[in-house]
Amino acid sequence: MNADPVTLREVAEEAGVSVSTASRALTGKAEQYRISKKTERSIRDVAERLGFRPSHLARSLRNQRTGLVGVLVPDVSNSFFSAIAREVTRCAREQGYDVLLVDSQESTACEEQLLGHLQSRQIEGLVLCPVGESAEHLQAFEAKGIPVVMVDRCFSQLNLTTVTSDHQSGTEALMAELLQKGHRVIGCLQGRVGTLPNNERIVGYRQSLKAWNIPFDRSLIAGDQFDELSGYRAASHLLSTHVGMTAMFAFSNQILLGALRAINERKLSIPKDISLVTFDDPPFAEFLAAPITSAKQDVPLLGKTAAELLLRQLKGHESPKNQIYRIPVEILPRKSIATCSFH
Amino acid sequence: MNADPVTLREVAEEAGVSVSTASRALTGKAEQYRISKKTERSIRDVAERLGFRPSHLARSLRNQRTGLVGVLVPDVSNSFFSAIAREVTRCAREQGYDVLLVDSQESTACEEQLLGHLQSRQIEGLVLCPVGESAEHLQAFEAKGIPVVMVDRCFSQLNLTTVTSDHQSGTEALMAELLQKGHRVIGCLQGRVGTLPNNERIVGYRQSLKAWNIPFDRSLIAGDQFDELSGYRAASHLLSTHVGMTAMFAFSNQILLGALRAINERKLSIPKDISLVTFDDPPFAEFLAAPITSAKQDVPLLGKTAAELLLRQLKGHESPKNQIYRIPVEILPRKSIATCSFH
DNA sequence: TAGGATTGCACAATCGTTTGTGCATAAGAC
DNA sequence: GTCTTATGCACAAACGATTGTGCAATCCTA
Repeated sequence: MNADPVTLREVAEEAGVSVSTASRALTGKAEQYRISKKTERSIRDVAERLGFRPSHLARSLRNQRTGLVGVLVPDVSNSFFSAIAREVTRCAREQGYDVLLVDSQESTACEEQLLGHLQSRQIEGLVLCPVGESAEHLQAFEAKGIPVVMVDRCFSQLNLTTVTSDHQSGTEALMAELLQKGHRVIGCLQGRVGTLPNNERIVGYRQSLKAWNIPFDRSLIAGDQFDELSGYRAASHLLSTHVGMTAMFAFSNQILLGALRAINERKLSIPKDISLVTFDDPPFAEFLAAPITSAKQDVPLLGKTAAELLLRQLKGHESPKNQIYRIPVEILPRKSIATCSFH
Repeated sequence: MNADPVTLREVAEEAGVSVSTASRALTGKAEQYRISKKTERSIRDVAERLGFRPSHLARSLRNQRTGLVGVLVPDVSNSFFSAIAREVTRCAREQGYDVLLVDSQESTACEEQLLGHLQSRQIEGLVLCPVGESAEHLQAFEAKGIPVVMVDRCFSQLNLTTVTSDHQSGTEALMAELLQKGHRVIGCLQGRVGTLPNNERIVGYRQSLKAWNIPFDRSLIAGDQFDELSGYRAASHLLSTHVGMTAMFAFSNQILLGALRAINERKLSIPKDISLVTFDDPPFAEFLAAPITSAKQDVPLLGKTAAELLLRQLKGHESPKNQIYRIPVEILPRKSIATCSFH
């Protein structure tokens, strides 16, 4: 029943050889150390028969290689991050790495603590989706010399490889859809303030307005988190304070849900009463009462790119630091934008 | 830059004591081993100053306790499983465990391989959402004496603690909604055949029909996976072959998406042309063109229960084996069922 | 058949911790 | 002042693997 794991020593004893010989036979170093074919065979047989599984622990300790990479995200249950985690996990496994997945629960304090944990588990590399508030603890982590690739909410001032979507042009393209249909008063349901994606989207928003000679109205921006509650509050707020507003722009799929809730509550209809577009393309977007026009991030590609960059670094390829990889965003026009005739 | 991690020995040397003393001072065993307050203080100070982090590896090797639990799911990017993973991770961390999350990609072969991996990483316990096809490899794993809690697609024949929703009564309750509104020809978009949730839902489906004296028509059941593609195909198939069908029952949120796609393609409207209900309550359910009546599984509770059961076993509380915990399902009536007057 | 090269393996150190035990020195008892 | 007890710490053996080196036995060569 509670069979203690078989150790190399037991295999060696059973095969009548020393531990070192057994080790070399089983790790494919028979040739190099001139273990006879016969001995090797016999050792392999015994190992098989006893169900020997080398202890990753001992091996890691000795080799100073854990074969672990960390993936740290603000919320695993958010499909955006879980999709990233999935891709990274897949790529990492292909190269023989296992993944330690942790969740900072959108808390910088928690993030900091977890970084410590990952470090003491001796992860060899990290794919990090930071909470995005502050970067000092990341700076410290980076200094340890563990390869890190940041995804999504990155910090340009950090000397790290980062992968993120092309937020600004995505936003501008989406804004163009609205502006071309005559919308002039567009509410912005933003996410966590100060994060790079949010910053760049705000820049895109303002640029778009500028290009159309529309004055920027700061009070049209609301919200402070990428989650549903923030979206709900922001949308509710804008809907009550800005009667002239004809469209809203949600900065994430969670925010979108909140906005939908707020709109629903007021018995407004999309796009007749209010137009709505969103960054992130949720799988249900096209089945909504009004299929939502959206800017789709290529999330799997974000994950895959990050994983590949990390794995290259792990293989020793000195990848250029401080480089930021931009993944293009695709606009999916649907039916959530009304043609707006005033002005 | 590439600062090698500080070891206990360096701390000890710097503090002018032996490694053993340093170890005891830092692990709170000063009292027990009569280390003077002064020495302890000084060791702690040095450790702090050097930024000492004990190697989890070495510690695990020595203590035969890795502090790792595994979480194995068929697809992390599916919100159902990621929500479970999140809960388990949260609970585990609270008790000082880290989580190794792996994804079997809905493949039994992959699942088997991963179980081996987890084992060689010496996980202390496992929350397992099996693919659900076969159980032999799980049997073997169980025999190692590592506590395992199964979630969702469990096997009743295994001698393991398991947690799953109350599929049958959930189904019956949802069927009642349809039957009461006069539906008699109800298509069933099932998931992976042979899995416990699928089996039990089919049983619920048949029981409901029986209770209303409606003959069971096997050809009204279609589909073979819990994913969107299967849902799409199944729905398309049923819609073309059963013109008299007035309602469909999707067995998962992914299947629902597929069904919606099929219905959309045919320009049918819900519930006028076809009624639709679903197991699992996706967050967008109420914002769909026709808000979907659904049976909501309490996914966080599934995860939490599993985690707690596992953690109890890890603490040595002999929890009753072969016990199955049922989490009740909540019916959320919305607007996707038409009142059906024929028959 | 002696000498050197080659073959085939064992010994022992090592990775960074934890922990049982032993050995000084200091303190207390008489 | 001796004997005992308590105090404060160091030594060394684990945990389970990997790997540099050493040492027999066999082989080849002349």
